[in-house]
Amino acid sequence: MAYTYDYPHPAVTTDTAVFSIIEGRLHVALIERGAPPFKGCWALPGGFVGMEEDLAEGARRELAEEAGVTPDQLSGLPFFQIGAFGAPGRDPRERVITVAFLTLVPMDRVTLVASTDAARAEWFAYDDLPALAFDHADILAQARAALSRLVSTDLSADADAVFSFLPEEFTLSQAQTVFETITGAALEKRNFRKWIKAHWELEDLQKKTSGGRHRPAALFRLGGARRQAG
Amino acid sequence: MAYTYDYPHPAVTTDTAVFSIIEGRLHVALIERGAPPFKGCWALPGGFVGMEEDLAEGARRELAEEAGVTPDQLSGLPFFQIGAFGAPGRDPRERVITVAFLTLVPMDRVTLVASTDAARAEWFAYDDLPALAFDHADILAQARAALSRLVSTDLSADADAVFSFLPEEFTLSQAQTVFETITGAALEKRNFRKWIKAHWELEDLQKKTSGGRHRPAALFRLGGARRQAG
DNA sequence: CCTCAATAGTGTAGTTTGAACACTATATAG
DNA sequence: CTATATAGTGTTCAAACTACACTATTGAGG
Repeated sequence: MAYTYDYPHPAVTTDTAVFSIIEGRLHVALIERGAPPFKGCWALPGGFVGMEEDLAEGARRELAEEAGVTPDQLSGLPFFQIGAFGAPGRDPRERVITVAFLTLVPMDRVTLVASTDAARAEWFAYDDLPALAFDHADILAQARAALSRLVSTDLSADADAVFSFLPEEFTLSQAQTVFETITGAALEKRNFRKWIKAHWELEDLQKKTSGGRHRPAALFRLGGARRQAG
Repeated sequence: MAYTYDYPHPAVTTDTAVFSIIEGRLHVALIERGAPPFKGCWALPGGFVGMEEDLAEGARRELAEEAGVTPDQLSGLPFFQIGAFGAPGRDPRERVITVAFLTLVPMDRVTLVASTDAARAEWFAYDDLPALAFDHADILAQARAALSRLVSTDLSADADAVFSFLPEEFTLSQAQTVFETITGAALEKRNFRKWIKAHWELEDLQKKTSGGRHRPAALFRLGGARRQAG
């Protein structure tokens, strides 16, 4: 089957940077390409946009197809567009313009499963990445920057999104790890606790962790509304 | 001449929101469409991306072609990508994905000239816009939000860009107008002067305006490096 | 030349926000 | 019972932001 146009059309793909925090380090989901170009190389999960689907929809579909991250696992999680990348020559096959997305998944919930087109799917520590296919190193760097921007000194309207790294019920220490990992800076415990309680409404679940060889920690849940920026 | 592909390909366009500040009000450059669809409707200047040109390059070419804003006039001015817009059905002809850009031009320098495909090209006050073609109202709203974000309480790395609204030599009152127009909030004069001098290095040109029926104002130029965020 | 109108220019005090800093508490393992 | 590992808690100082009112200089017009 062939598709014919009066003018040349570029191909359009999506690619998604799926971030998580594993053992206190920022990780990204990558797939090993099972087909040329860049066969055997690691890449962001993504693929061609369907003609009837929205860009974000296509990105989610590809996540399921290539990395086994189902729409179910993504439901309720933030999904941001990073931007379009369209330098001529970024794909050796033909002109391909890709629209990149960013998502944040909880530290404890998502397992990757390779499938269509992907030989493997794995989590990589962000500061220990393999060589990436296409211009994905570029895209990933911009995704990382967008992640940082979410929690830069004045909080963006989307700052709540970073709580997606946490399980539904979390301790303040876990929350601190998330903010430290994203900003890359160590935070002072007492200041952090004051600050997070000033900016978010945290519901004290009146429960404690258990099992650790140490004092149990109080569990919280992100409450109704973010308090305010500033 | 026809172009044939194994898979259907969407068309890709660019659209640019060109902002300026005219008589203390934020304005946008729009063109009146001279051809269907949406003939006679106002729209952001833009058009199809060439197969060998980068996205931003294509956007600038279209600005020249449709609105008479030459690469020359744009040189040195910021040019930011807002994002890709690709809802199926946003263009009645075929699937069209557009990549939107944002630029800021000086209050005193750019005249619009309609040409290719555009019946007219004009500046419109942002808060007095006509109905727009396609999803351009949407795109424009996101461009406006990006403009605000440039100068939100903690300054983005790109905050210098707002000086592009000013002539090379400007008074502090003009600068205040720019920041007030972007944020939509009235600023207190003494505080603003302290603040801008704390965040930017302004070179005092040791010159004064003249001709006004009032005290002359000192002229400044944006100095070398931005001081720092915070 | 005097007055008016219009914009330029300047400093201080109060409040809020962010940064630095050290010790006590409680669970488990051995 | 002891050792170890993490949880939890307040105060003080510095910096940044807010509010606030008067004098200065020019051109126009009478």
